[in-house]
Amino acid sequence: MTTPQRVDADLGWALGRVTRAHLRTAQEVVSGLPGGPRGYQVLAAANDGEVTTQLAIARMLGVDRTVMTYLLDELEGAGLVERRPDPADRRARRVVLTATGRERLCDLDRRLREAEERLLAPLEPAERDTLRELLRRLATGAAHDGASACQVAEEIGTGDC
Amino acid sequence: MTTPQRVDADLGWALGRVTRAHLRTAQEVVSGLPGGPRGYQVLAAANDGEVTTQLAIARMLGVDRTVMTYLLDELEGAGLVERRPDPADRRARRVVLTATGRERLCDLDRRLREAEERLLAPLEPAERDTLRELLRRLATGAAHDGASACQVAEEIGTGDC
DNA sequence: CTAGATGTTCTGCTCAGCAGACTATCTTGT
DNA sequence: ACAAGATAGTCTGCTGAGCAGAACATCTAG
Repeated sequence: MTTPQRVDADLGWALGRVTRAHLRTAQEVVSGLPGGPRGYQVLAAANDGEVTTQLAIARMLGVDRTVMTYLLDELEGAGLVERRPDPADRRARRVVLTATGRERLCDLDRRLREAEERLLAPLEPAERDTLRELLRRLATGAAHDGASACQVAEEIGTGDC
Repeated sequence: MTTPQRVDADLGWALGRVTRAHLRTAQEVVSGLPGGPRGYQVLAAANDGEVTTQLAIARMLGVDRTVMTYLLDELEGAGLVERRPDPADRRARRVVLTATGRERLCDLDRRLREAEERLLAPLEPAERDTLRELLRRLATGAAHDGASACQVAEEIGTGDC
C-alpha cells in the first residue's frame, strides 16, 4: 500500500524543469552563436584536448553524428573552429579552435557562469557546489551512455585567456 | 586571466547528459503509455489535486497548451483520464484519473522509482536524497518560469494504492 | 588481400510541436 | 447591463530539427 508520488517528488519532472530553465537563460547568453547552446558545448569540448574528433564530441554531447556535421559547418563558417585532418586516422577530422574561437569561448564562459549563478540563486553557495559536483559525477561516471568516459578531473593548462 | 571551463565543469552539459540518460530509461518504463514520459507526468500531476485544469498542468510540465490537447486526447482514449467540466469555470476542463488511470500510475510510479535508483546508483544513498532535494527546490521555488508556484511540500492523503 | 568496422558527409523524409485563428466563457470598467 | 478585453480549450497549417539510410574513404583483423 503505497501512496503515488507527487509530481514535484519526481526526479524527471525536476530535472526537466531545471534543464529547461537553464536552457532558456543559456539561449539568451549564446544568442548569435551558431548552433546555440550546443555550439558553445562543441567549442568547450574541442578546447580541452581530451576529445577532438567529430564523433567523439558528438557522443560526449549526445547529438547525432549527422547533426554534428552541419553544426561544425556553421561554426567553421563563423571562423570559430577549423577541421584538421587527424594525423593518426585519415578518416577522422580534428576539431580545433581558432584564435577567435578561443576568445569567444572565454567570453561565453564567463557570461554563462554568471547565468548559472543566477539560476542557482535559491541555493546556498555550498549547496550549489554540491549540486554541481553530484551532477558532474552522474554525467561522467554514471551515464549508462556507452560513452561513459569516467574521466578523472585533472588539471590542464591549455589555452587560458 | 581565467582558464576556460572544461566541458564537464559545465552545468548545462551535466544537466543535459543526466536528463537524457533519465529520459532514456524512463522511456523504456513507460513504453506503451500514450504520450510517453510526459503522459506519466500528466497522470501524476492530475493525481494530486493541486493543479487540475489543462492549462495549469501544461504550465507545470512546460508543454504548449496545444500539445496538451492531443496529449489528453490520447490518455482519454486509453481510458486513463477523463475531462470533466470545471464547476467553477465553464471554459476550463478538470483532468481526473479514472480507476484504471490510478492503477496504471501506481504501477508506473514504482517502476520509475526503481529506474531512478539505478540512474543514481553511482551516488551514495545520502547523496541521492541531497540531489533530489536540491533539484526539487530549484524546480519549485527557483524556476524563473512564471509558473513558479513555490509550493511547500505538504502531506496529502489522496488516492493511495 | 579480402571482409568488415569506423569516420564523415549528403539526401530524403517524418513528425513533434509552434503560431495563429476561432469559439466559449469569465472579468472589469462604466 | 453592456462593451472590451483577458483566458481556456480546440483545430489547422506549416516549419524545421534531426533521424534513417546510403555513399565514400579509410582503418583493422584474419
